[in-house]
Amino acid sequence: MEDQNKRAEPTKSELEILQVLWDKGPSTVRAINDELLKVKDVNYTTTLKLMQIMADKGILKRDESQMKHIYHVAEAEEKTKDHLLEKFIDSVYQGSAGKLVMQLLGNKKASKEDLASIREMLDKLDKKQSLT
Amino acid sequence: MEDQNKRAEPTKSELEILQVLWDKGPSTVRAINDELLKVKDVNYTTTLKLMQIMADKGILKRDESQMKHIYHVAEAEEKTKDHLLEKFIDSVYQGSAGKLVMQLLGNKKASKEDLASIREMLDKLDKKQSLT
DNA sequence: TGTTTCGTACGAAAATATTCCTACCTTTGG
DNA sequence: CCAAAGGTAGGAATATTTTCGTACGAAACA
Repeated sequence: MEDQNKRAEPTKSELEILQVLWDKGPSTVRAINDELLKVKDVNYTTTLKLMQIMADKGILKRDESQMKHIYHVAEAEEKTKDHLLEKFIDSVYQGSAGKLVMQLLGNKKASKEDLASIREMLDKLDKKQSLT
Repeated sequence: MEDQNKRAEPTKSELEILQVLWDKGPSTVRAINDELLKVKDVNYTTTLKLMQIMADKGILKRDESQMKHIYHVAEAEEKTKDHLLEKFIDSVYQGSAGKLVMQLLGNKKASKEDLASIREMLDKLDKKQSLT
């Protein structure tokens, strides 16, 4: 076990594993590796090692009561993504979330459906705001 | 000079240098390093090396006609950020820009001003849309 | 029961990214 | 002209991340 003080930043490969866990829920190393194999070429022990490291960092927890250990994420998906997003905004948009959205809307990354749901969300926020 | 085929992903430290160049425009290594020193402790030759690597990767260009080489970014700031944003969305939000914005609006990252300008932007986009 | 299959643990190799030492050249100022 | 200051180049030491070989125990099954 390691330093639990400062938040553990997942690396690129670790993030790939997180994605699978977010999608599939608690899983064995085998299950995760099978998923990864659909997209990339990766050795089983590589995935095992990574997940052990992640458990060590505190990013994952695991149930060792059975031989096939079951891993699950240590914190909520939203919370982790929120943190990643914040770091990204800091490093690319100098901390301005607005700048990011401007960039996004300025290009063709956002679909028509995206735009609609964003507007909906804005309305919802405004309504909540006006109640206070 | 190196492989110009695949786009060169800036690393974390490289991004810090890009930020300064975006902010200050074409600069010498000395100028960049002075800026970086305001935020972190870094040796001049470290910055020099990084910028040489970046030039090698094609991220930066430089004018060597003078002894003090002047470096500038090779592609537009928007374009680079757009690319970084796309990669980020792919790796964290499975390619869905909408999900990202939802997450952003769902938390307190976006200021009231941000919200206002986002709505403005949406309106502008809608207007453009209706013209077609 | 023996052997094959599947699992974890551990260490180390390989690939990247970061940092800085050293050498050597040019400019500047006394 | 000489020394000090400031530049670039290049290689090497570090740190970090990614990958996998090997060992060894447990389970499955012929």
